[in-house]
Amino acid sequence: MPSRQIPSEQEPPRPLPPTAWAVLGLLSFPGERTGYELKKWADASLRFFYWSPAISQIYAELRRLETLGYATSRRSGPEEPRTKRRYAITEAGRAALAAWADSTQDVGPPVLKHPLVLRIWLGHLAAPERLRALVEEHLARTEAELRQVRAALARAEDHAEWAHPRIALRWSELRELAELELARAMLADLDRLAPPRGAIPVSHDGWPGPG
Amino acid sequence: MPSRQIPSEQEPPRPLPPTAWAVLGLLSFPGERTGYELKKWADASLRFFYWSPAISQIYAELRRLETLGYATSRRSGPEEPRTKRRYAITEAGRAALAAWADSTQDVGPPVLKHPLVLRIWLGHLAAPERLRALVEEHLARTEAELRQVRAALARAEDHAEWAHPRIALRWSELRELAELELARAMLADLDRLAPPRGAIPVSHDGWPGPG
DNA sequence: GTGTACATGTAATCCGTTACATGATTCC
DNA sequence: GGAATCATGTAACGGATTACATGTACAC
Repeated sequence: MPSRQIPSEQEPPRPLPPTAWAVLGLLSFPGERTGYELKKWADASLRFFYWSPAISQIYAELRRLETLGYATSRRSGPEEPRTKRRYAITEAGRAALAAWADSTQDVGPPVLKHPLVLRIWLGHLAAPERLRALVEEHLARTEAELRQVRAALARAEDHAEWAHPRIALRWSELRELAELELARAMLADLDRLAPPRGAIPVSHDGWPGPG
Repeated sequence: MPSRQIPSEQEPPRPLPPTAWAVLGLLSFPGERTGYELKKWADASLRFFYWSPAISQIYAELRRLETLGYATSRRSGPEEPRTKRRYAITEAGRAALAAWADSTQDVGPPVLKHPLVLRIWLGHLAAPERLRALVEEHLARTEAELRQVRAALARAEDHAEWAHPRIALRWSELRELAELELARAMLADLDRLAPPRGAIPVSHDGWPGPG
């Protein structure tokens, strides 16, 4: 039976995964960068609203982008103490990225994988105190993330080129704040279900509503 | 050179991926279910705080869980119009799931992949009107999701066994509401950057703050 | 009788991670 | 001199998706 791979025919170019565009996006801002720098940058900002690829994948994407002609690289010579490979976006790359950015490709619903809520969802299998502790941990981690977002926001220069990244970071800041509120509301729900030791259960009218 | 796979030695059992636990979790609630039903249920509730695996993967996970002795299946016979395979959790499965639920395994930070914010982040490459339209679409989609969460919440019976799933859904409801607020705030930020046609730009003192 | 939902699977393939390997530079 | 960071990769592998295949039941 003929498989889907027909070697004699030209394969239509498969669309690039969002990760490739994200990496190319990192390159679209002023300056040349190494894969290593890109990873640090992704860790410090991209990950708050998208996600930070593994370093090995960043290198792989950079190689792919170069193969496609969307990026060029040059090995730094003796002018720098360390030999490294710096990448820059090409005109073709900028055009392709702009076309993607202006398309509706890959603009799906946000994907959320929230391990904590998964645990709560299975809360009937765990000790109430354990659940509470997990939420507390999550609160602490979220507060730490909020500080990191604010640090990134403080670093973001107040120039026109960085206006959109700042909006994304601003969104992330509000998102972390919302995450804190959500966790606190969940904690209250858990307390209502199984009041913590020493607490006096109060009467209530079902769910607490925002009114 | 010897690879990491040494056939002569017993491999320590690799830990199951979160997806396996999620599927086992679906089985941990009262009732026997088919893979098909599990998929529908995941689409209707799990996906709002975790994610809904592809149907083919659900079947694969069910087979794995059965291999591990965490689930049993039986083919329905002539008593049902359609032959299907119904799965149920075993005692071993319940014990393993409870151990996982009570552990701190896989309780990492929430993973968020927000394609819309990625687009905004690259907003310098797109037309302002396009960005606005994307946010509007997102608002509409989020409102639809909110309705779905509320429908799931309405379906969730008011019994003790379902208390924790209800908390997770309640969290999801608040999350969708927060998502709406976040999108509206982002829209305002975009307007400030490039006022829509016909709008009169007003003076402002930087970012709008929650106070 | 035709389309939709029900129901279960296989195959191919890619995405992405972790582990491993290697070496230079900088800081203490 | 030793640790941490900088810097770039390769290899193996699992996770997950999409496309494909197949057939039943039911509603209109």
